[in-house]
Amino acid sequence: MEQKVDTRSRILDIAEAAVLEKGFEATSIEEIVAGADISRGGFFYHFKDKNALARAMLERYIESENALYDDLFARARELNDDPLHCMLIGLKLLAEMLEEMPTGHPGCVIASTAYQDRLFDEGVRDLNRQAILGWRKRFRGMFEDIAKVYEPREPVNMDALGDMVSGVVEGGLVLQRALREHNNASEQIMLFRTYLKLLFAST
Amino acid sequence: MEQKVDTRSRILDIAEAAVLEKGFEATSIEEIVAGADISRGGFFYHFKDKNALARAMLERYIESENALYDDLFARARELNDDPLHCMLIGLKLLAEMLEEMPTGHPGCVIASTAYQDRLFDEGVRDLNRQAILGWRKRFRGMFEDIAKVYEPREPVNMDALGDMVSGVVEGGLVLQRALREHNNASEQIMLFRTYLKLLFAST
DNA sequence: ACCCTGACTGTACTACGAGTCCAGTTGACT
DNA sequence: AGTCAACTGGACTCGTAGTACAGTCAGGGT
Repeated sequence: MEQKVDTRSRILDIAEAAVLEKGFEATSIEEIVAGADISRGGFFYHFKDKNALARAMLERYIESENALYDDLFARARELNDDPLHCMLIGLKLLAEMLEEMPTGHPGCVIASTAYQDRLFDEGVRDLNRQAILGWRKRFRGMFEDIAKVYEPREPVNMDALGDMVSGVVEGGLVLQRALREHNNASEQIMLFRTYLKLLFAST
Repeated sequence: MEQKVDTRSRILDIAEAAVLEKGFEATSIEEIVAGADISRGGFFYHFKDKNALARAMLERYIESENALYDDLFARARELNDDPLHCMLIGLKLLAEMLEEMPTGHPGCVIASTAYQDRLFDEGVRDLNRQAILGWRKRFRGMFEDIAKVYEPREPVNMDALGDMVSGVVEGGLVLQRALREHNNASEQIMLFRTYLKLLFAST
């Protein structure tokens, strides 16, 4: 069998899908091993316990999310050199991407872990923290570049504004999940985009 | 003993504190009964199962949250009749309230349940949905009143703008929880307030 | 050809929490 | 004295996490 190529990744794929659908605690090892077609022993060979699984999932998720942001804003940059317009285009692309996801979206693992954090060890919690701090830094940098060109019409805390990107996405996903609607997150992003247009308006 | 006054409320108090601290699934009935100083049998006398507990908790939480909003914006109204300024004052009060909560804040139960929703039955999920829809209606109404007086400088979807209040609060609480900082939610609200100032600016 | 190792399988076991059942107690009210 | 609500306490089933360990099996190095 050539599907053995990477059992570990297969476990992570299945676990991620299940966790995003119903939460970490509600996902049993039993169903993961059934889905991955391996034995319980096989699972514990790869992951010491459920915490190790959570850590691996988070690492993978954060990495892919960062790669996605890199790609998104790189594409935006190609379309327009101006930092403000680059940001506005990037957010539009992000909103479109969220909308195109038919199943709603892999509701952010970050929020999911944040609200069940007692289940996890310090390593997992710290990963979570570092990811958000990374996004803060990324977006704060972009906003500072914008502010060099366009004077903000109201004073804003740049760290908080950076956090607002993550916050709006997370919040939108919570709404989407709870309401069972499908485009709340993208609508929230577009609203935030309007905010930036007003805040850094040149006139 | 006169503490027997209401065992049911005592259970709810203890459960709510525990659930907000570490999540629903991570809170065992064992620790709830230990905290409330009753027997396991006593717990199941009041609540058919954990789902019934969740529903009761959500009902109580939503009711108190609505009362809080009522009170907050009523006070704001007393200070200023203008719908925009009333909203701005209300948000400031909300931000201050969130900041004053020493333990961080009862991180919104809504998000918590949204991300573990497979643990709950349809009744619980629907309660959650109705609560958010209620807030959407409340804030949309307020924004429509504002728009009657102040023409928005950019076109916005009023439902989405209404949702943004809930979204920004939820998102801020997620950040706060994950980062272990204490004022992200209030900062996010203040940033949203600046948004409204720009959006409905009279000049 | 031989051995070793990594990637498992399979089984058996402990521990714990949810939920069920039920028999019995206790205090208040009638 | 009898009734009822609000419990207590214990015994039981079931599902899941996690441990332990013995055995299988395919490939790669020697």
